[in-house]
Amino acid sequence: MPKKTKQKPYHHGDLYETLVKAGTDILKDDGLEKFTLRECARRAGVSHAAPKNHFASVEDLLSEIAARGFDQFVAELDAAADAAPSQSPDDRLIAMGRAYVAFARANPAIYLMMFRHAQPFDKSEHLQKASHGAWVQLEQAVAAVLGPGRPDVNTRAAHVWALVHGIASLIIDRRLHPSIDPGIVIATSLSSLPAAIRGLGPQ
Amino acid sequence: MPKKTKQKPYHHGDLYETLVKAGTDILKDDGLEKFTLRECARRAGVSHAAPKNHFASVEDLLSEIAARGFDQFVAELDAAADAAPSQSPDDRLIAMGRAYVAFARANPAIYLMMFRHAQPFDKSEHLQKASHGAWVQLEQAVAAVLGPGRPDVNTRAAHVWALVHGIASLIIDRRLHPSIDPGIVIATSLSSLPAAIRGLGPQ
DNA sequence: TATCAATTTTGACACTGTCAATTTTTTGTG
DNA sequence: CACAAAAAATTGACAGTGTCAAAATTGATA
Repeated sequence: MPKKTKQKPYHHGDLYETLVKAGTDILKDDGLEKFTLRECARRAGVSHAAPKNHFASVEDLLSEIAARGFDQFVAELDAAADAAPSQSPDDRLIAMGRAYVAFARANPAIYLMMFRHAQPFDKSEHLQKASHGAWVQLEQAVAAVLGPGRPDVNTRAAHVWALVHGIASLIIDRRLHPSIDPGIVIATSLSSLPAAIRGLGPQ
Repeated sequence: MPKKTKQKPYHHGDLYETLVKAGTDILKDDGLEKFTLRECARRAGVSHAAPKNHFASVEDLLSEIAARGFDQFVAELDAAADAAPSQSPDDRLIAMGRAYVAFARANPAIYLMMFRHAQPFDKSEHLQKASHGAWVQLEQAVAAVLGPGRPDVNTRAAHVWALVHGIASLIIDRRLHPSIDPGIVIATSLSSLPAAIRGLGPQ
């Protein structure tokens, strides 16, 4: 019986994947401030310069982690929309908004990489495609809420994005006063969103 | 005639103020990634360890810069509200929202320090007071829009904050597709805001 | 003037990302 | 199988960072 389903082509085996996993673990467990290329190498059991063969720079590793974050993010939002009780466009959008903030709260450091880190997006094709997929997903949900014949889908989608991005950012950066319940802010802000982007009344 | 209105009590004179100014200049001219305690010292013309006497750590200097950012921020939002044409609560709030995003776009690195940087807020009293003042300013503007007898002012204020914070963040982090005009997103999103937080119709 | 405290400098330490040179291992081919 | 070529990993170095301790310098004060 083979020891591993994945063959070990070279010395370490899957150093690329191991580094991605190590970096993801650091971000999840200790946050961005503890993220270090040398620490990733340490956890992978290789020398400090070994990552150079797989990632030209620390930003490249972070880009790959962010790209995978987007893949998971899109899947979770899709699942949340499909799990919405009423399946109306409004409720699907609200469910996605809830899932958006939930993802950010569950993975704050990775969310930071995905949506706020200053990085050259042109470099990683994976990151470019994955983030574009998230935008398309949002635009479709917003288009469904607005109905046909609306030329301002992208502007309204940006509005929706800004609101959930703002809520998520304030929460994970601990900027809201402790007396404010994040859950209530999320619920009330999201409930007013479909009407707000339609430019009509609440119901 | 005295050479300086401000007396020079010790060797350098006003190293505290000089460091704050140097740090602010770096943030404005080159961004956070170029901000370094040693570079601040260099610009102030002192040795690399001299700042230690005035700021226990690099975070302390950043906190003071953020606090002064809040002071200017509050003043600009007040001025914008007072300069609004109609002076209705709705228009005052919208004017403040516009000024909020404008401040972030004009001072992205300082905005980052004020609203997103992970720092121990308990340390600097100046920062604590200044940021609290900004929150009070927002709550009052939102209370005026909601009218009397609304117990949910703080939740709605958080809603407003999240929207403008989200817009500002997406813009300064260059997350919006180039085809989207930030000005239109700002205008349309803000115009729907008063009605959205009232939970009533648009007008 | 002499002492003392505040301020600054100097030098060091551990840490980081990145690079060049070297060594080790795997692959491919004659 | 042998052996060259390529890939991967190690070693060692460099410049840079924040922070700290010890020493030196300067202003105030008595």
